[in-house]
Amino acid sequence: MYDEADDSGCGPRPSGPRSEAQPLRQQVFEFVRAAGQAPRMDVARLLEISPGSVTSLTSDLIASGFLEEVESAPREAGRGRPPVALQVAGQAGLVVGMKLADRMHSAVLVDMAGRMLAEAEEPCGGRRQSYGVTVDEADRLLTTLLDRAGRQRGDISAIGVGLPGIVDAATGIVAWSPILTETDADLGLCLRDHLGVPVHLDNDANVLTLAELWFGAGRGMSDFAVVTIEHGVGMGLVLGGELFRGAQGLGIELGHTKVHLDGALCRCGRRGCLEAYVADYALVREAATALDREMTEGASAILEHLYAEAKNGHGAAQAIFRRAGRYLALGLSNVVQLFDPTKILLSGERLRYDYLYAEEAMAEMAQMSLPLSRPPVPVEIHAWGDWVWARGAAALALDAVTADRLGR
Amino acid sequence: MYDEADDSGCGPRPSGPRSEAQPLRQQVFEFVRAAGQAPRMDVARLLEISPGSVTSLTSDLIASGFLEEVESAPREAGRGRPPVALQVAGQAGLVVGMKLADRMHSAVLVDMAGRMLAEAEEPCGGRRQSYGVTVDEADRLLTTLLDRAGRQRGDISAIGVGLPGIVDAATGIVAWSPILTETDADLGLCLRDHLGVPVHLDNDANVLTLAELWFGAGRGMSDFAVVTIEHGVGMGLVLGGELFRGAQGLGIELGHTKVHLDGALCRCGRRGCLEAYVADYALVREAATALDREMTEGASAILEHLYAEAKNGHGAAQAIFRRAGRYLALGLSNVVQLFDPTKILLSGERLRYDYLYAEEAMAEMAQMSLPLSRPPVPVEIHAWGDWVWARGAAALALDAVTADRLGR
DNA sequence: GCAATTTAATTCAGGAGTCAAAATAAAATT
DNA sequence: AATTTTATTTTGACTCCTGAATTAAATTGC
Repeated sequence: MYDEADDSGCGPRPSGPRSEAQPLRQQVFEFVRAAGQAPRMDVARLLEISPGSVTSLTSDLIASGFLEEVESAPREAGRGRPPVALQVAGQAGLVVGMKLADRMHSAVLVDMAGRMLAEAEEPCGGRRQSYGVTVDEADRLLTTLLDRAGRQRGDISAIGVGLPGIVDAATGIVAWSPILTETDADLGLCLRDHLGVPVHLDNDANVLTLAELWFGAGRGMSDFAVVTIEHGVGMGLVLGGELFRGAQGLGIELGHTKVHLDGALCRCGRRGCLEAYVADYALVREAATALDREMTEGASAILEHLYAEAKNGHGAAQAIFRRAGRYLALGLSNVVQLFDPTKILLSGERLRYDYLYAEEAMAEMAQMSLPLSRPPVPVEIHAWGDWVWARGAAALALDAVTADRLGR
Repeated sequence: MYDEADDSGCGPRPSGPRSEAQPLRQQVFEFVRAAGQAPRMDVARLLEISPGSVTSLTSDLIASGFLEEVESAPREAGRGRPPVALQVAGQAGLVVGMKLADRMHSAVLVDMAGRMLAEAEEPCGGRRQSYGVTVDEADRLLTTLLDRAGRQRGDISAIGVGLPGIVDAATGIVAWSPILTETDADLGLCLRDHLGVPVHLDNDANVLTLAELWFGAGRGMSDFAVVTIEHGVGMGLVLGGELFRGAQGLGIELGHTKVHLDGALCRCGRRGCLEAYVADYALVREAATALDREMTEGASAILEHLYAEAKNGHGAAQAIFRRAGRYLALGLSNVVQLFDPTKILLSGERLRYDYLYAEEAMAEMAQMSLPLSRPPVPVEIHAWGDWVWARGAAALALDAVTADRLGR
């Protein structure tokens, strides 16, 4: 039985009835994938199409190997002919999701049903490097991953890749990235040529947003924003169940919206960016003053220190976090004023420094937004496990593969 | 002949081929309306549908009175059977567009082809008032308008209304408006009951944006932002040829995005809103200091003074405008970072104070945005005639009427 | 144990919408 | 007048989907 509360399956879960003009074939497939398992009658009911259509579409999908009937359905109760559930046939294809970052690349192998089959990591320089080097690292990573799962490159239908920077998902061109020395690198083409598999690139925040939409707290929601605080401040937005990539395809750079005229210096070289008040390096910058000593350690060690001191009641350390939290609140309230999402997810792998989203900061955010008759936009903190980003990248690839095979 | 450069017709002009899943009937109608006049073959070519379909669809549309063939086609040159152009049959219906504001309401009468048939104005209090009063004023305005055109209320298919404030276009509820004393007023329902005609409400910035999309500089563009500086700072956004109203339907409040933590006081009661640095009242507030004298005149007179002084080289007056311009640049750069539009239109009825969008301010805007390989987003200044807002409201009504009569 | 009931799934005869290609129409050229 | 060119209409077919009737497989009641 299809169950709203159930969290099996993956992919965006349709909230209303049938949406738009996609072939019904694809809609049925995506519905079943989203549900995890669903009998034909549920498909018909919730997609608001006739049972007859479902029969013909599913038999087609079963014949071409995309769906399969679930064997054991030891039914609990109820009269009538028992429904036989359908599910995505995992063996219909495999995709890889990859996250490229500054210290560690990671990747997951995923089947068509969204199940993770293997993971792998590959450490890297920690410094900007030429994209040729990055491509080689991605190549090694893929080899490790496939070896672990006992698969060949030929088994892979597509690879989704997420990386920080300004990425044009449509063309695969990386206009700028903090991990690459080049600008306007055609990383998509280069990866495809090197790996011998179709590659889909996107900004890491978008990939994280897809992870929320497909596997996380965003399932079943059609309009929400995802904000992530790691090295920088990233943002992704889902509108009408789909990732919004900006009118021209270059992402939503919340981190570089200005929150202060002639403000603090950002690593992008401009002044007053939100990032320059909220990101880790902004905190580290002030830590030297607050802790009143030489800073010889690495950035993350300094932050740990600062955080511990703040917890201990160190006034200056607390002040640093508190101001950052207020600026985060300001940034989030701007998101609310402009996009009016139903929810904001603060998401990421290691959202620690909870000073940033302390009660008071969130209250301030609500206070900064225009009052409406409805309750203020809920902000939810969602810290994930290790493989989020890579899984989101896999979702990117899954989406492309199903659209390619089932789409118009 | 259909001609891209021609600016007859109205309505969004499709840029690419056929877009989505709207009935072709409606698409053909909207194409012809957008083109002003177009022969069947052009419809087929540009919508990428078969000539046969165009014949059957247009004959249907002609039979039901939506389209008509153009009589005189004194052709220039060319062989073959001469094309016979189609156009929207103006008499297929009438709509009214209405702008409600604080000093003066205005309205236009428009036929289905988008041609203006009459205008009317109605002065009003200049102060916040109960929505019952506003409804009465709208009623008088409608009467005047119809009298002038010699029409009955029954001739009107729909009324589009634009007003400042936070308006839910889907429900017609006005959450808050600077011209109303009430909050959460169901103005849509009330107007409909009073006027006896279907009413479609929207925020005034959205209505202006529709005016640009249907009749102005936005025709043929599918992704652009409109920013308007009047009493406050408003914004509208077109994505994929359609007005974007925010995920939950409550507009894009650029004027109340925060550009300074604990900044200047805004009329909304919060601090640091963009409006509090750029809108007229923000300038008036500083004028007293700059001009060094008692301010007993009205706001617009003060501004005139200030502007004249600035033009004369008065340092403090110039400084006021210059700072406002820089904040405007900041706000626009945030719009670019978040939405990545192809163009920004600075639009409105009386965009004077050109200090605000001086060369240097626009250069600063470009400089504040992340550098991309493509040229910076162009900003275009577009000051309109008197009836813009009302025409935009008429477009809102036209859209609703055609969707209702031709849609699924 | 056997009908009656209930729910699931399939079959099949259309219907709406669209297209491709052939036919027709109306002009300019030869 | 025949030919060419371009615009429009006609026609038959095809795709996708629906809705009603039918078949399938279980439970319930007697």
